Amino acid sequence: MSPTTIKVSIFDDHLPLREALSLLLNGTPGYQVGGVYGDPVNLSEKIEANIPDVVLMDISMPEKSGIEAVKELKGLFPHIQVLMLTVFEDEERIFQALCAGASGYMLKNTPPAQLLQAVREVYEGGSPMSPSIARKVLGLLQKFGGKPHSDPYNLTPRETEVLSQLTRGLSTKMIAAELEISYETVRSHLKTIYDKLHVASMTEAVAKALKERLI
Amino acid sequence: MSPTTIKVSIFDDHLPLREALSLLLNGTPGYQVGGVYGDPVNLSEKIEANIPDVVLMDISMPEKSGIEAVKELKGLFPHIQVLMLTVFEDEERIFQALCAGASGYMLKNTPPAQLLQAVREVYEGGSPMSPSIARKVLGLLQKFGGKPHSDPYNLTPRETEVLSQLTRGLSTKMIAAELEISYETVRSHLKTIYDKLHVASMTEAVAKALKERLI
DNA sequence: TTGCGCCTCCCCAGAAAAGGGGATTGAGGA
DNA sequence: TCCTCAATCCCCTTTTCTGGGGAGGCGCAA
Repeated sequence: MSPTTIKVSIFDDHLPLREALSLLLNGTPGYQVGGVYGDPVNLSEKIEANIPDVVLMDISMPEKSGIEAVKELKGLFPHIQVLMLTVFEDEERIFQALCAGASGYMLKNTPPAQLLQAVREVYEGGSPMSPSIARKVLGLLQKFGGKPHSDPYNLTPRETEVLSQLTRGLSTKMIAAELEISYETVRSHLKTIYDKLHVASMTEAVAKALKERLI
Repeated sequence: MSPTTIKVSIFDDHLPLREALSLLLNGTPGYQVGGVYGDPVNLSEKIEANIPDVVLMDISMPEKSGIEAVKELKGLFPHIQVLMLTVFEDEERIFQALCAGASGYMLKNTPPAQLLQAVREVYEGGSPMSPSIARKVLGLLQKFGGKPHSDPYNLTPRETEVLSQLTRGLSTKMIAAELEISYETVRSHLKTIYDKLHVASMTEAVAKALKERLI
């Protein structure tokens, strides 16, 4: 296949880097530099003046952070793919940047060839990330999806089960039917659950259980 | 640098693929095949008999799913890196596999060279993913960290507010006090909330709201 | 003007949940 | 053996929710 030419705009406050990237992209078949900017002020005008396929975005820039810029950009031009290109590799910023709508995250020490590859990948719908970034993203994912908090309230197996039915939205009566025990037994379990969780109603128990991932 | 030789074990129920992978790995300098297995039964024994650096793990296998296997494996040998190698690309399985402890996720249609590269990357602490997988992982991350689901139920501002107090575990009376409106007004809002969410109780409303990130 | 949606408040009857008891099994440990 | 604890079930009273109504005010748009 003959690859389409990808038009890339650059936002970075570091002039030498901007120039190096421009040279690299313009010097490589299949890539073409659109706009090159030192900050994301008046972002919409800059983008509209020269609409790119892919934006390379730094995080630390004067006036406005790259993360804010991504949010704005994706709000206005959802089809433009954003590839973060920064030195930061702390979970917090990675998370924010990706949630803001970036589709890739590369570190600035990435070799040119891989950077070009990453630009193409993000253009083609992939999500290139530097290896260490990818590992951190997995870490974040595991943190969110991670296992239920291991019982900081000493719930018995049965109580846990009742609580879990509660979080499905079932009423006392329905839980009784579901677990094939009597209504009064469910009530009994509920009482001790309330004690242990320090709550006083189904609503509160469900809220606490879901917020603290007890189930 | 001269790359270390990486010892790779393979779990996949598809014989031709096992053989192809073995040939590929053993035929490439820097890679060496450890154990090759058709299923993860007696996993600990298999691993102990021949401890690998990296495990290639299929998901659909007889007897036991690859996801279960990863969980067990990472529990027993946390230092062994697992690279999923499967045909599945649904969010659910990707999520489960990665949460189970896999450090990479490649599709089976990946070209050999990239597969080798992925094995090395996972061995070196990266988290290689096929482009489409990476994009889905980002989607998952955004879903978790992302903003509240933008009102698929057409809740009015006031209703949203009531719902949000509900998810804090407050009772009708408490919400009335909190919002400084009458008890009956809160009830009124609750009724329309129930209608819109298709639920019939506070418990259910809280469960739905928290699970679908409506607040 | 006439609707319409949103927010506000009210009443009533029946259902469900909460709070307070108490009681019986069976398993497992002291 | 005795004791504890999880799990099961029961009763009674009070409080809270639910479901069915209705109704007035306000802002906005047709």
